[in-house]
Formats: sequence, C-alpha cells, structure tokens
Amino acid sequence: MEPILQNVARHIQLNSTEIEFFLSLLEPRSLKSKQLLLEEGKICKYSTFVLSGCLKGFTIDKNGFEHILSFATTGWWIADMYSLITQQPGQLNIQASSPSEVLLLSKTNQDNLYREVPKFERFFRILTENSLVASQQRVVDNLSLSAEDRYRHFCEKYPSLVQTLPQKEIASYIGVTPEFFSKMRSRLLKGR
Amino acid sequence: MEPILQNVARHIQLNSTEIEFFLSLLEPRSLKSKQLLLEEGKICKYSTFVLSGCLKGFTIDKNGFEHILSFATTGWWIADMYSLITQQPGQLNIQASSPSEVLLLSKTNQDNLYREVPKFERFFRILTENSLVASQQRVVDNLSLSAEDRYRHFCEKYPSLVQTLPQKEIASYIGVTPEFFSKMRSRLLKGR
DNA sequence: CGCGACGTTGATTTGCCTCAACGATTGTGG
DNA sequence: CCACAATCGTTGAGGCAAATCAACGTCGCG
Repeated sequence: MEPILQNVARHIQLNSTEIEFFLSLLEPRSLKSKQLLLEEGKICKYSTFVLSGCLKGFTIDKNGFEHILSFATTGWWIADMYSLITQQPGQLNIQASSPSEVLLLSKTNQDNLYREVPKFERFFRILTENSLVASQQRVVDNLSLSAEDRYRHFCEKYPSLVQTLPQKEIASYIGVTPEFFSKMRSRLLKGR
Repeated sequence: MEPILQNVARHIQLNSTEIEFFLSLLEPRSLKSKQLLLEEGKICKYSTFVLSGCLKGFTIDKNGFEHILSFATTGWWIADMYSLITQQPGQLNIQASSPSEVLLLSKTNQDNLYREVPKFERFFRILTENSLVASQQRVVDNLSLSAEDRYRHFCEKYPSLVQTLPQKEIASYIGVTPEFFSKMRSRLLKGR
C-alpha cells in the first residue's frame, strides 16, 4: 500500500485520518497475465493504480487489429476516462500484460473522496493535467513525425518499457504494423 | 463577461464574492486576425478563454509545416498545457484565426484562485478531464482510422468549424496535406 | 489593379501495409 | 518430459494511401 501513498504525497499532504479514509476506499486485486479488467462496450467503474506488473489500454478496430492507447506500470493510473466520466459504454479494453497487483478506486468512492477530502480534487487535477500533456504530445508526434522518429521518442521517454514489452505492443503504440516495425528496427540497428 | 460565468456555472456554484474575485483576475484582450498570443519557445503564462472569434494552437515541424493541435472558439479554453504547467519553453504557437475577444487568466492568478476558492480545483479538474478524453479519442482515431474516416468524425464533432475554417486548417488538424484533403473531399462530394 | 494566399487537379514517388513463408521461442496438455 | 500448437519476430514481393511537386484558376485585399 505504501507506493500509492508516495504517489499521492507528491502532490498533496494528508493527515493520518485522511490516509486511513483513502486507503479504506481502495480494493486490492491480483491479475493474471492477459486477464481483462475492462472490456469494450462495458461501463468503466474503476480508476486503477498499478502496484506491480503492467497493464495496457487498447481498442480493437473493425478489422480486428489492436491499437494501444496507454500502458501503465508500477506507480501509474489507468482507466477508460471517457467511460469513467460519462458512465457510458466505452471502446477501451484494459488488460494485464503481465501478472500484476493493482488497487481499484471505484467511481463512487472517488466521488466520496472528493466530497470528504477536497484536496483530492487537486491531486486528480494534477494527474489529469499530466496525462493531458502526454496525450497532446502524442497527437503532435503522430501529426508531425515519421514512424522512425516516433519510435526514437518512445525509447527516450519509456526506456524501461522498451526492454520489457513485446515488440508488437510497441509497434501498436507508435502506430505501425509489427512487420514494418521489425524492418525499421533492424534498419536502425545496422546504423541507418 | 457573462459567457465565462455560464461556463463556470456548468460545473461549480459561486457566490457573489467569489464571482467578483474571479472576474477581477481576468484580463480582457482583443486580438486581430493572425495575431500571435504565444510563440514557440516562449513560456506560456496564461490560460485563455475565448469570448468570440477563433484561436488555434499549432506546432511547426522541421520542414516548416504547420500541425494544428487544437482550435478554440467561443466558450473554449486554450493554452500550451505543457509549458503552462512546467513553466518551461513549449513548442506551441497560439494564434487568432479570426478577430477575437479573449479573457486571460495568468498562471499566478490561477494559483491564487485555487488557494482562495478551492472549488476551482474541481472546475479545472473537470475541464482537464474533458480535454483528456478528447485528446485520447484523437490518438485512437489517428491510430485506427483512415483520413477519410477522421474527416467524417471531425465533421460530426465540430459541424460549425467545418463551415468556417479554411480547408487547409482542417487538413492540418486531421493530419493530411491540403492537396490530399481537396481530392478526398471532392471524392466524398461526388458520392464515393 | 496586382500580388499573395487559397483551392484544385494531374503525374509521380514513397512510406508504410498486406500477404505469405519461415525459424525461434514459449507454453501446454498428454 | 516431450510433442506439438500457438505466438512472436524476421524477411521478401507486391500494393496502396497519402505525400510531393508542379501548374493553374480564383479570390480577397492592400
């Protein structure tokens, strides 16, 4: 449980009562590799904090191909924001890429938390701002960079993920096919 | 000044003192068409609320091409979120597409506002959440849709912009060249 | 009026995709 | 513990969506 308190402490300070209350709202859960936490078409009921392992959020297009919107490893939050906010069915799947330990904060508990400890408005505002910055950077990258440059950016930004993720998932994240990704990578290794 | 109060009232309720205080933090400004509000490489010091007209946020790539990250018309907010949050130089330009009236909320006033009227944490959290949803949807669209489908989505989502914006700006937003956009459009008009 | 931005159209090129075949690795049930 | 299937990554041939380059008509504006 400690990691999430560190995560919170980066942005707001809590007294022990508030800590107790916050922790009481979290539901621990273990996920096996490939286990689904949220399925396309369902309503997203939880914000998920990752204690260990790795989750991915992705959509399936009309041809059955997977497109990864986000990864979440230790210390990251993940959810289908659209569905969580609107409580409408979303298009996102959330799945464990590897065996993972997570903490779930339900939508209703999150609303309670805002009511009881308004400081959390600030906390989640800041988290959301950071996600927005990352997401907008990705839009800009998609508009202005070649696949090769997007891959280089990805390597700089998430060096640890580059080591651990299967190549097809990196390919999906940066928006190319696994075949093209493989060719691109060998081109880069052979120095251009 | 009323429009911004309506905008705020969608999410939080203020008493008259709070309204006074909030309004006192805003700086009105008129922009001529093509006037720059923020330049690439500068530090973003303001959140901007649009009263009338239209602004755009964009980057210039290494080949000198413009890529539009966001539009903001009446009732919308715009800023270089990365630069605003970190107070580091950003890569975004913000410019009036047409003559515009805006209200500026400086970073320091925004911080004061959070301190004096914590309800605004909630307000901007919700705004940011909505922006994040839109931005993530755009990432998914870029990953999974053809240019034609992205254009269709754009028409559904922003029917008023489709009428008013020059075609090259729509092209830039959805991520194609003006030439290709023109061909695509005439293809669609001639019914496939 | 004349210049510069915009939109259109055509010819050609290219970055990335599709499909297919193949070895290497993983994992899974018998 | 092995056999076999499934998944992953690699490589090659060919195809397509979108970019590039260039030429031209139109229009709004100084």
